[in-house]
Amino acid sequence: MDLAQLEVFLTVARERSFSRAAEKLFRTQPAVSIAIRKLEESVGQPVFVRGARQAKLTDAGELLHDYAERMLNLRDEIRKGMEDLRGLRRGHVSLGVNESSIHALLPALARLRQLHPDLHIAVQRTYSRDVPREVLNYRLDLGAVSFVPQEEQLSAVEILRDELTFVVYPGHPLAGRRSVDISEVGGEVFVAHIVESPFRWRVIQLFEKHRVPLRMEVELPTIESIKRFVQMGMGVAIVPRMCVRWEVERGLLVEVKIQQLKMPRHLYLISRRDTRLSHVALALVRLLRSARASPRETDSQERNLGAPSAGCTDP
Amino acid sequence: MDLAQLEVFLTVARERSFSRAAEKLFRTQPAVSIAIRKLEESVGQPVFVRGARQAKLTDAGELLHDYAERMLNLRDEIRKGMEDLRGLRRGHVSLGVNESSIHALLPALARLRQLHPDLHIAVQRTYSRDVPREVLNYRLDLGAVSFVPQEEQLSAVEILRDELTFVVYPGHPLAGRRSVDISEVGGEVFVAHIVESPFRWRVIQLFEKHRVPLRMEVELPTIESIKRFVQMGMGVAIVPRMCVRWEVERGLLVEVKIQQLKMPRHLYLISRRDTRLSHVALALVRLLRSARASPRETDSQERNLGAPSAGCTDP
DNA sequence: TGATTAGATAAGTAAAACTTATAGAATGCC
DNA sequence: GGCATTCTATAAGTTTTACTTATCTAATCA
Repeated sequence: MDLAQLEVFLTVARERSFSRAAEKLFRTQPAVSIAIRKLEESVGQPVFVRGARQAKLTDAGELLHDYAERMLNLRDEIRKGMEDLRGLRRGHVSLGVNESSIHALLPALARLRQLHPDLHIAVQRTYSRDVPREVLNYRLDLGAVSFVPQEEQLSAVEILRDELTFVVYPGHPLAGRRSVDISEVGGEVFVAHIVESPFRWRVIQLFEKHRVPLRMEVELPTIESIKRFVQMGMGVAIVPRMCVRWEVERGLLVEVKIQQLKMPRHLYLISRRDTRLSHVALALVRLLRSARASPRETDSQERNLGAPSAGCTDP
Repeated sequence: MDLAQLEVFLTVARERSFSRAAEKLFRTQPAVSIAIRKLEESVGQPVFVRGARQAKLTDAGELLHDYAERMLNLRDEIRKGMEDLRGLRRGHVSLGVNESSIHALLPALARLRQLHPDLHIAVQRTYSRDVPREVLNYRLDLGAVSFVPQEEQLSAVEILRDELTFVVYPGHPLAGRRSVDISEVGGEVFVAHIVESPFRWRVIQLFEKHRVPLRMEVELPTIESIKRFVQMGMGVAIVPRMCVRWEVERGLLVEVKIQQLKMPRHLYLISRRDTRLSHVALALVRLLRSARASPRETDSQERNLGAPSAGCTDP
């Protein structure tokens, strides 16, 4: 039994004639006769009564008819489903990000949903260090992290250029300055992230290199709480710029350039090399990379998404 | 896309390897590779990611996987269904009979259900003259009538030998006699069936031939009512024997032989010549014909079925 | 009865599916 | 790091299958 035979079968059943079915199928009549004979051999009994005037279904034929229609409908559904996948009208992508990066990805995610409302997008909050493992384990299609993972089964593409920046509260003595020397912040109380991270380490090294004291007297668990603490005038902080952009634009925090602080902290999108990305994942990658190319648009959309303090919690 | 390809596809998906799938399928590895390639061509996109260690489904592959399983399940259901048809565990038959014949068929119908409880049996009460048309119109698979229809597209086989018989009420003067001459019933009031039928006509001719008056002063619409009227002592009647057997056995009516009355009224099973009978119909025909061969068994079963007066209403 | 129509059968051809043999890429082992 | 191993792809040849044309048989219809 195969689908071609079933198609011939249904045509004969509809036309009630082998010859007419042959015409409809653009075949010759013997081709139809043989196809039906094979089908009958495979089901073990005749499916048509070859009458002189017309062919009629036997009871086995009636049974087969129902099933044949269902099977061919399934085939059509497959075709439709594949079309949907290609046309991004169906599909799924899972993305792991840490909280400080969610914010930066929201515009692209929103755009993806705008363009293709039927897609299923699952964004999962994951600690940065766990993202590569989750992607390798096939639990995530994609991951966004601020480092290039060592695992060589993973590929990484840069999707966002960011850097660490120095922020103070609006009433701070340095708030009016556009740029300061690193030595000028030696007396400040730094509100730091309690989580171990390469960036924290590099900041410490930078201050040591310039022999400037770094008073990390407050350590908080989320970037959100660090920002609040700084806003309350309890200290200053060095944080990813994308995490404070909203506050800076509204004057809730003031960004001051430290001349010696040049610490890029880019965002990379990682995925398995061995697994072809799904259509949806590919579309998301394209959007993220194009968003990187046009940061202005990203900004404007980002503002439209409300809740500016979402994310920015852990590295 | 065809079912063989889907089978290969599912095996590869299960084994996560082309080579292992080839083993399971008793094919060579290139055969599997090519089958999958054809399948991918037909769905328009890859269904597997050929990893170095194992093959994994793409998103299109995941979609296809669901459908492939459903399609192959349908194929298995077809096979099962065909087996059921052959084994009479599934099927349907429709049978048209007039009310006076239902009774005679009940034993065979009961036996069919005993042997094959899953079959669907639809017995339809139909006027005798309409039965051939209904069978020709494919509204009935089989019909039971007391004549051989003229339509040459119909075939008829005898399933029951019966004859007309003369009955009186127990207190009737002739009730004690086993056999009488036709001239002796000339004075009786006959309760007749009001429906025109060949048998009624032949009875009238019989009496005319022997120059015996036939006083048909009461005409009733059903054999059931005729029997009651005779029981009430309001007259005598000539009816099919099978319609009064139950009453005669219990002494509610008395059968008296009229020496000149030899009027066989057999029951025939009719069906279309051009349509192969379904498995169920064939089984029923076999049962009915074998019941005819062993009337004793038919009798005993018939008694077990209760409701003796069911049927026996119109010719 | 002859013409017509429907399906089966036979023979030949084109296409497909499968085989063996071989090549190329990636992994794992020493 | 190189070599053996494993996995899939490709090529070439063979068998099998499906289709075509041509012919035959049975049944209907005028």
